Amino acid sequence: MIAIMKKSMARMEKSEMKVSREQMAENRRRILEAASRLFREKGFEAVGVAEIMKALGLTHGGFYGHFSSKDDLIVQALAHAVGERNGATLSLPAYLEEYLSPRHRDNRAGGCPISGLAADTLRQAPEARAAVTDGVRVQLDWMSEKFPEATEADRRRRAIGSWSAMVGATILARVMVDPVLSEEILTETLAWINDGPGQQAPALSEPQ
Amino acid sequence: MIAIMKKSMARMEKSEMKVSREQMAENRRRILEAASRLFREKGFEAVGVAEIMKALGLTHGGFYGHFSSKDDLIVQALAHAVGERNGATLSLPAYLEEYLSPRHRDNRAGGCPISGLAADTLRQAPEARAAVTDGVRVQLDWMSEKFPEATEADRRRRAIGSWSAMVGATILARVMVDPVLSEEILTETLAWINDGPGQQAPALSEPQ
DNA sequence: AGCTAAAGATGATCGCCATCATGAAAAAGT
DNA sequence: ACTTTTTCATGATGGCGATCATCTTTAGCT
Repeated sequence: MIAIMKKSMARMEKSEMKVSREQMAENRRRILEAASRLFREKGFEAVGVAEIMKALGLTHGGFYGHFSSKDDLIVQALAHAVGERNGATLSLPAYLEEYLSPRHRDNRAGGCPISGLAADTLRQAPEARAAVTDGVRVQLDWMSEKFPEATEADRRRRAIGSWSAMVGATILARVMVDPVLSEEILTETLAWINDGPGQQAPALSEPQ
Repeated sequence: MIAIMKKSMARMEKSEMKVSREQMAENRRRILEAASRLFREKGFEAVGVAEIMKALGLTHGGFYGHFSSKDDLIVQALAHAVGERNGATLSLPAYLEEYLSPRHRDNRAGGCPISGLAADTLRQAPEARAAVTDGVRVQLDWMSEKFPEATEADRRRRAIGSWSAMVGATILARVMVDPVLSEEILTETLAWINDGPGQQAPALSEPQ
């Protein structure tokens, strides 16, 4: 077994790195990408396997060569989307502002998969919920590091309260039919997070 | 048996106004009630018309005598659930504590329809989103009255931030597979809303 | 008491969708 | 070059669910 692998590896080196294997991995990645976007946009139930494949110019038949079921795809797509950690490169203040912006509110397909899919994931398999759980854990750890409070407990509390508010505000702002109320929810939640519930939290300022 | 029924019918002729009409109105109400609970529990898509009717001991056929379509039912059920204003009788501190409790987290079918259905309502008809919008408006007005801040703007900001955090924390706590993290989200969000980071915010205390 | 209309039951219909069976074509391995 | 896999396409299959047509019963009226 190992010998065989070594042989094929050796052969790969000189020949031109198999086309179809890479194509297949690439296709799998593109399925995950398309599925992740479509799920965020329309929800798990409203998106069919055929629609996802069509988004890549493929047909529904090949799907089960990549995933054992739609539920399997849901788990993988969630893990993929959650694992991307899109905001980790920004400073915390910039991240908060971007997250609670109309731009992010209106960008369901490309936005945060947690605010976009957490509620839908409730009724999915435990593996799917586990993917979201991991994402939340990572998110909270990251945010906890960035807040300025002195003690770890205070930072974590602020991270949890702020993150809950970010997720809730995004969901609420998206569902509002009144654009004024929608924007108010975003801007006031941002201010509330930055200033603290009682206006005494250390304000966050953009690092120069 | 029949004779008895007829006699009692005859008696209510003038006053009681048709028994079956009342039955029908009562059945309609029960459909809304059952639908609202089932939707909160499983989501709009996962609940069929037949399942709702079966929950009342009826069959699917009679449904379209009450509602013109499932979408119509969704709108009516949302308006019905949102209109009930379940927490308005509690003090704000008691309401916050109840809302962010494991009890409420685990009571999807009977819990707050906004945290339970807001995300699902995103992809529903504008009338459905309007029902949720109204519910949020009423909720924010109610909470804004109850916070102790001096200015209306400060109270409203705190209401919006807190409500966003309540909705987000409930959704997140429900999806977590790790019960420790789930409870931590609830208790820390509650603490953050009440006390802020350094316990310097005007604390909410239960009125005696 | 008899007539009419409506509520609910029964039983299609129709479309959508996940999943599978099979086949063709091209790549990987010998 | 030949054989074996593997990837994707085509075309079922089967189930589920919304909606509708029809029938039965009974309330509501005269």
